Amino acid sequence: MSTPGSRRRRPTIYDVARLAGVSTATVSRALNDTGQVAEPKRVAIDAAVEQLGYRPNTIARSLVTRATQTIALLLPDITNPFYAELVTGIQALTRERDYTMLLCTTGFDPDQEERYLRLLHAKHVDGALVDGLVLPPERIARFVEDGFPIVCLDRDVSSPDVPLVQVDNRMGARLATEHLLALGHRRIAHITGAPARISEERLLGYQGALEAAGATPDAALVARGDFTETGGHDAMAALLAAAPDLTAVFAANDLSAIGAMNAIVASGRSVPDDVSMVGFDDLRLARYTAPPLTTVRQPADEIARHSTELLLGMIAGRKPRQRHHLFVPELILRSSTAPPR
Amino acid sequence: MSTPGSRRRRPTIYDVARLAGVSTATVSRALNDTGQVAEPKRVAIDAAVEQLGYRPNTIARSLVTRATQTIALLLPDITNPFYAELVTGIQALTRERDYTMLLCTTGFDPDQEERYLRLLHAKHVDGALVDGLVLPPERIARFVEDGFPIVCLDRDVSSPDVPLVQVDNRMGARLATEHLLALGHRRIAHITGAPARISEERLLGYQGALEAAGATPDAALVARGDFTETGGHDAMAALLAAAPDLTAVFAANDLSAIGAMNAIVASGRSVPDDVSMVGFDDLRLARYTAPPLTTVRQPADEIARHSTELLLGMIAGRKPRQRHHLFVPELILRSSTAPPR
DNA sequence: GCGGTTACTGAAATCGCTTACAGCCGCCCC
DNA sequence: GGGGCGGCTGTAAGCGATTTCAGTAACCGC
Repeated sequence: MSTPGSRRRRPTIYDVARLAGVSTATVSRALNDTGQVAEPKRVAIDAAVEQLGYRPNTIARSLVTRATQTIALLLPDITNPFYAELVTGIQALTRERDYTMLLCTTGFDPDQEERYLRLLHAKHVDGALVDGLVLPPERIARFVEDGFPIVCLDRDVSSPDVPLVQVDNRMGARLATEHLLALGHRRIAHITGAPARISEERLLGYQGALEAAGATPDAALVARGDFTETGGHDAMAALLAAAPDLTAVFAANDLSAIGAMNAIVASGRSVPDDVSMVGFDDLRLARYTAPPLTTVRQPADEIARHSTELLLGMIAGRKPRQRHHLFVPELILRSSTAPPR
Repeated sequence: MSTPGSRRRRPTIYDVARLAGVSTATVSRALNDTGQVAEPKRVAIDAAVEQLGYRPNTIARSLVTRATQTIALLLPDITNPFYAELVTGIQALTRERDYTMLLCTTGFDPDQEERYLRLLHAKHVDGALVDGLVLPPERIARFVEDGFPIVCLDRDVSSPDVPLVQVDNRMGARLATEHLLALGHRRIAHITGAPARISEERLLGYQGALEAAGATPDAALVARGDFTETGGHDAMAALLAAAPDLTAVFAANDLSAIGAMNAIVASGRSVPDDVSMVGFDDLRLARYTAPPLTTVRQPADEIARHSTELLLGMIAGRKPRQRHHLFVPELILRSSTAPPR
């Protein structure tokens, strides 16, 4: 059926039409199940398709339908397993719905973000799911006004046409901090994430919990991380130098927590005997660290499905009925936290 | 410039041509820098583009050029940070070259693989990078014969037109096992990966090293994993039950090693005092586990760049000069290995 | 002044589909 | 017998770019 080497012209809908003895319009109708076509012709068409090995050229189709059956996903860093889990969920749903997913990693860089958005628009991608954007809202609005559906994760752009879905980051941070407080800790440090809205929210949650408990905030107890193991490690080393009396730390995500635990052990201390650690995300990995990590769970799968569903709905022309979709975080207790000595 | 709310028709090249007072041919030539166009017209065209906010429709362009400036990446599981690092490298290069990347995760499922390949072909993606394929070679050959460039990672399809790039998996496994042997271990277990060529290679390297050292192979010392922490954990638990006298284990990848270490600790043993562990991949994470993981490094970034470069070359019509591209693995010593007690 | 380049331009065909529109046929119902 | 309708079909006009081809004007060397 295929002639190796000789790169034949791919069969087009005209070839199918000719072979089946009908017009291209009929072939198109038969293949897409739009409009009626008599049974015998349908059979002839199927046979012709089979014989020629015909596959519709989706490019040509997209040119006329103005839809590409493709959505894009913009996220900061695929190397972070949390995002990878998100991708897995999104991909599962897009696959079900016969959509394809374009992945773009932006590294918290607004220029990258804008470049990609522009590109996606030019490529006529049907819509985008964007996570942790740092681009100013007004620059995003431009795309939305042009009729490009966007749903945001982890960052509100406060445009009525851009839904936001995320966990309640502030509540999650509060949960984590309150847990440490309840264990009796008073000198609780925080390792932040990369500069982005999500990091601010978690910092705010941490500070809120401390204030509510009447603990005195101490600038020496918060260090800048960047959501990676290395960032967490370095931040922890700095913290240990600046505030050696700390007894617990809440890291902005699990990866940072892992890096931080490594720094703690390297300093001769132990987790949780000398210092307790709580992370954020509940990566699959968190179960297997030594010690297993107490953390705040985000329902990655639900977030993925919900946001994708929302986007596909918008593409289909449905208006989302609410703009904010907040998932509730859950504290997962494992062995990296204990009362202070 | 933009009229919020009113979803205007997007300007086309005709609008630009009219506004600039030239033909569409000239606009096209000016924009793509193909053919000469007089300076004043060029200026007028640029002005018109600016004024209208014109962006070429890449779909229409692709229809005539038969190129989409898009490549696809098929891989088993994005949740594995090794693949994520690969993606990062590939994305960096494709971005430089003005290509976009479509991500497809296949979960070692041949049906998924074929479905995706078919889809990509229909979408006229320019080529694909496929990692760890399990689909039989002859089914892949069909796509290649149709003129669809493919480069394989971690799995040889032994077609003259499909280059293979990977680390020398067998050598890596040998390195790991020899290291344990050299430390004095004799009861060395192995946790395999998911059923795929790459797992076989690593198993073969492990067995080869044992044989060369005159150690007697023992079926009770190898357990099936699946490249995940959970798989590694479960395999280790089985191993500990079946062969409690083992003193070292070589896991097929870092994630399995992490899961396995967790199981070891859970059984009341310690790493590396009671059992030594070596992984494979050298994830960024491996530096931060407790204890830091001795592992075999694969140069993800080089593999990513090289394979992408190769694919883009093939798309541009260049024949790769060699079919096999083997990278050499490197043993990275950290603290998860020690002589047996 | 003339032939031959060279620089530049536009009309129109084309890529491979979808779809509006019009037409045809057969049937049913008055 | 005629009007109306529903089922099915084909013709042809797009979709928005690129590219071939033919042609004009300016310029150069002799």
